[in-house]
Amino acid sequence: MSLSPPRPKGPPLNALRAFEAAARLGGFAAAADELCVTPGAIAQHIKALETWAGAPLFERRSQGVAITPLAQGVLSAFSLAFDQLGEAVQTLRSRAAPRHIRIAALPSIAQLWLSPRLPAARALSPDTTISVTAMETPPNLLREPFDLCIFFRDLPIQPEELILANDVIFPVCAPELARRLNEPGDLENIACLHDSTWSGDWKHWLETEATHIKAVGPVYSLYSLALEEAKNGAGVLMGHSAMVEAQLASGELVAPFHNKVVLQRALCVSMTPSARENSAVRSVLNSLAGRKLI
Amino acid sequence: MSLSPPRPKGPPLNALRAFEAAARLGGFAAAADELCVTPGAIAQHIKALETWAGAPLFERRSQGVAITPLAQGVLSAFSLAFDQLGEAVQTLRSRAAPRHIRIAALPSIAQLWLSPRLPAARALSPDTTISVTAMETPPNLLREPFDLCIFFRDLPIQPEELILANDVIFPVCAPELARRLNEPGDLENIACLHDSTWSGDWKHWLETEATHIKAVGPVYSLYSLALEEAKNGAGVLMGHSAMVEAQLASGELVAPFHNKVVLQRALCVSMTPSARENSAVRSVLNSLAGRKLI
DNA sequence: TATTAGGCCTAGAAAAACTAGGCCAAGTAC
DNA sequence: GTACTTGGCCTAGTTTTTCTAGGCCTAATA
Repeated sequence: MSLSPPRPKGPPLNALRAFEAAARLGGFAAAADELCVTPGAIAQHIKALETWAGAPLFERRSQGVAITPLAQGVLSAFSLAFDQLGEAVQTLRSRAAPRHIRIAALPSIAQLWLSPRLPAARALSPDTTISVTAMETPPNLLREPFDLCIFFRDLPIQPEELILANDVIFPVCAPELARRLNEPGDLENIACLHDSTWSGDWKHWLETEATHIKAVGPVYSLYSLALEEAKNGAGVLMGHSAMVEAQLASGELVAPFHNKVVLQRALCVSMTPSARENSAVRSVLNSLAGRKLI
Repeated sequence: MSLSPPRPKGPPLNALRAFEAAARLGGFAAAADELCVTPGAIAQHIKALETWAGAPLFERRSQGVAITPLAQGVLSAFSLAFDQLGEAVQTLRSRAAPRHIRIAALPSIAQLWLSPRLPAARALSPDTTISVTAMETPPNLLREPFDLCIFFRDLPIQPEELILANDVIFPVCAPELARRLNEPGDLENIACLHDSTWSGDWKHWLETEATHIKAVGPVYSLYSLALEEAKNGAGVLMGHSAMVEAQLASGELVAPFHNKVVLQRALCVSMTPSARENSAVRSVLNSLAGRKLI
């Protein structure tokens, strides 16, 4: 007969966000990763929400959690709501500070492709601030505060994405090392520098050659580090056209072979709907692309 | 050139909720009221959001705040997002605990109309828990955790509302007092009990009479209190059919005059979409209504 | 048989949110 | 004109929430 309990409260918003992430990604650890907190924090949010609702949302199994039908049934509604909320936040941010453009990019792209192009873009619109954040995986633009995100995408690309450049690979190395390389078979006893993100590059390129040799050599977690090593003559790097163009132009690196392989992948930019309507974003993007993209 | 700042964070969700409420209601005080916090808390949330966005959202004026065009422009997107979030929460709650039904009602309705009907509803489904929360203004069912809300509504009602009873008013009093009342003119020297919520009732009823007398008497902030006084013979109360029927049936109160006025208003129930698909809610509602309502 | 992956729990630390209470300006009532 | 009311601001301090750390457990994998 509980008459007039103070006034029942809704669940904490942060717990809802944690639930949505955990349910969508299928685990607390993944959700923790997305929200930049520890898994324990997610577990506590979920427990709070389960207590509030009075029913379990996940079945705890030893190697992870399994989502209950109840939680599965409401997940899409939550995802939709948070997407809309995120979009509203993005719109607010981009209208409040239209001259502050935030770009998310792969670390190697940020350093090797973006960085050389930024001075020109800044010179074009001096009152615009451009921030660059490096990250391994593309952010969800509906949820995270970026205007542009520049990553490699497998073809075919999504309709909202724009191609900046195709991904073309070919070996590159320091000029003095190149003198010792006349044909791919000469790679046999040379260090072939690998990047951990694109570990299949060498295999892929060699398959287009008549040779059966294998590329062996050190693995780097950062492409820019491998590139630095290549400049120092430490070995031959599999170059991505977008990221070695500056070094080829300056002569720090050369391409010892003619064979260039075009991958089914491209350097792409995607943006939020609110960024698309921001003229500062458009002019920066066109400057980066070197042509009228939008 | 800020390369790789840790990772820009989105704004706090609670600040967004405070902003949405303040923008929608046009003031910090009103938002504070809705969210059950002090205005200072709202002010702090708004300031945090303004700092995050880098632009003012409200123009502070001495007698309140004026919303900026920027904030006005994004308000509807936020309202929509929070409505959807609330709806998802409601769905979760009602599916997680389908046997726990929460009803919001006007205090007088809760005590005088609902309370007498609850035992029968409970007897019908013994495994169902029914909670009742009394409040002055109808809650937004998309945002607050109730399945049913029972309030008086002006006609014409909204399509999602159902009429439980028309609102019919007529004077009522204790039987011994009624012996001294033969015609409305006899009210001249009798205390006419007023309820602060429906202060116009007496005037309205008297206008339908040929008499020109005025009803004077004490004002009560709770209808049930006025009703108690009437039962004790303290005066004549303007009865609302839905709320005095039990007392009329038991003989504690009688209606001294024949004239009954049907107001352009009805006792209505509204429910969330998720409540509508809950069979426990439907059976309780039909039991309360005394007929098959849905 | 180790190791790892993924969760749980608890205690304590850190951060966020809220309240209280004093101040101020502009209407409004007397 | 003078006092009162309304609505917001600010600051300090408290309360609540949120997060982390670190230990424990289980099952799958090497």
